[in-house]
Order: sequence, then C-alpha cells, then structure tokens
Amino acid sequence: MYVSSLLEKEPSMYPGPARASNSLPVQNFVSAPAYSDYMGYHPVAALDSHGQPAPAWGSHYGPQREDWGAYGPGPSSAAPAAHINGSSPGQGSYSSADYSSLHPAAAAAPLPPVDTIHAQQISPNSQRHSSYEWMRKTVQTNTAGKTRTKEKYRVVYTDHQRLELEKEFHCNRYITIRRKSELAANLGLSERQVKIWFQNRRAKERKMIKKKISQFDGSGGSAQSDSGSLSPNELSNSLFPPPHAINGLQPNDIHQVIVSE
DNA sequence: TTGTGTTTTACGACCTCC
DNA sequence: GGAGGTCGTAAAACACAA
Repeated sequence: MYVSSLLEKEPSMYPGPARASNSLPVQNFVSAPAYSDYMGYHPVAALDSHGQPAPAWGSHYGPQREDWGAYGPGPSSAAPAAHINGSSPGQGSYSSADYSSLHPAAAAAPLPPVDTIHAQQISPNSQRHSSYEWMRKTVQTNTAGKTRTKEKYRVVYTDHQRLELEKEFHCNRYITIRRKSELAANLGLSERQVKIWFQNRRAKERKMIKKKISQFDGSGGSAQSDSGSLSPNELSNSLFPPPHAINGLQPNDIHQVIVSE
C-alpha cells in the first residue's frame, strides 16, 4: 500500500535495476578539499560546493558545533576522501565517523591529488560493483519475495553520493527543501532518499554521541562535567535540536530564512 | 570459507507543528 | 491533513577474526 503509493509518487526512487551510479554527472563533484575532518566541522566556505553561501550551523540551528570534538577527535587537516575511496583496499565503505581516530596518520597526511580521488571513485575494482551486479541479479530473479520494495530491498549509494551528502550534512544537519531538491537532482537520488539519508545520518550521530557518553561514564566519569546532569537523550537533543525546536521554526521557515539571505 | 558483528538504506509508527 | 522530525527495526552490504 504505502510502498506502492510511494513508487507511484516518486518513480525516481527506484529508477531501475542498474541505477546509473557510475554514470552520474561528475561535473558537480567537488573533491571536498575542505572536507577536512568528518567529526570536526570547519565552517569553511569551500565546503559549499553548490554556489550558495553555506549556511552555518550556528546561525540557524543554535550554537556552533564546537562540541563535536566531544565525541570525536578534534579538527585536523585530514582528507577523509582518501579513506573513502582508497585507503581501504577493495572496499568502498565510507566509515567516516571513526576516520580520525582510526587513521591518525592519515589525519595528518596531506590531501591526495584530486585526480587520485576521481580515479578511485570510479574505480572498477570497487566491491560496490559486485553489489550492483547483485542488484541486477535480484531484480531479475526476485519478483515477489520482498515486501518492502517491489524489486530490491536497498541500494548502495556510491562514494560520490555519500561524499556529497556528507558534505551537505557538514554544512547543515537539517537540509532545506531547496538544497534537498538540488542535491537529489545532482546525485540522481529522489528527494525522499535524501531526506531519509539525513534522518539516518542524524540518528547515526546521536548514536555515536550516546556511545561516547556511555564510554565516558564507564571510564570514571571524568567527563561528567562536560555533559552535566543531562541524560544521553537530553544531551543529544541539545546538540541536535529539531528545526521546530529552534525558535519555533519549521523546516520551511528555516528554508525561507536561508533563502532570503 | 564461514560465522559474526557492524554499517547502511529503507520503512512504519508515532509525534509536533502549521 | 501534510510535511518532516525521532525511534525502532528489517535486511542487505560490508568487515574481519577464526
């Protein structure tokens, strides 16, 4: 019912078995030279690859995210793109969250050449290609088994798509309607997919916060003063207030505020 | 190779706001 | 009522130890 209606409403969501992941236009792709550290948000103008002044988190969503360092190593000159595409041989999984902590050496490394990034992103050696082969196979053979979707359970986003989404996430934890449309168009995703990606991304962030807090609590509670008496949920909510909780603004309002600037 | 744990898409239920 | 939020969860994709 719901799925079918979605399919009807958003045909772009499931465009076909071989979603043109590798044929995505790359002209919009910026290799994110300033996408320096996943957990260390830098309000650098170069982050904004869409020609708009990047709306800083702090300006619309409360305090600037200086506290991100609480659940991750501080800002560095790292270039996670290297990790995203190459340093993990044979796999394209982008586990940016723990990048800095897991790759301290890489965190201090200079940016890889842009050409390297591009070459790796479109590398035919990536295991993701086997994923797409699986999807093709599934679509051909599995016609009625899945309940959540008619054809496939989920797709795997390309590194390019993930990187662009992560970049946007760095600029704003909550995407505006306009940016969602632009991003969806640029990445070949549906707006619903972009929206859900951001929801999942925020959930991931909250999960990481809780994990960090629980680690602090379990290790003597020396960081208790940082979180005060807030519970993980309370702290999480204070770090990521939903748009409507910020000055009573709704997402549309925030969008209008940003656009009007 | 295989078993297992983690991460990543996607959804439903429910909530808030207008 | 619609849009978008969180929360919980399913299941594929992935990582990795044994």
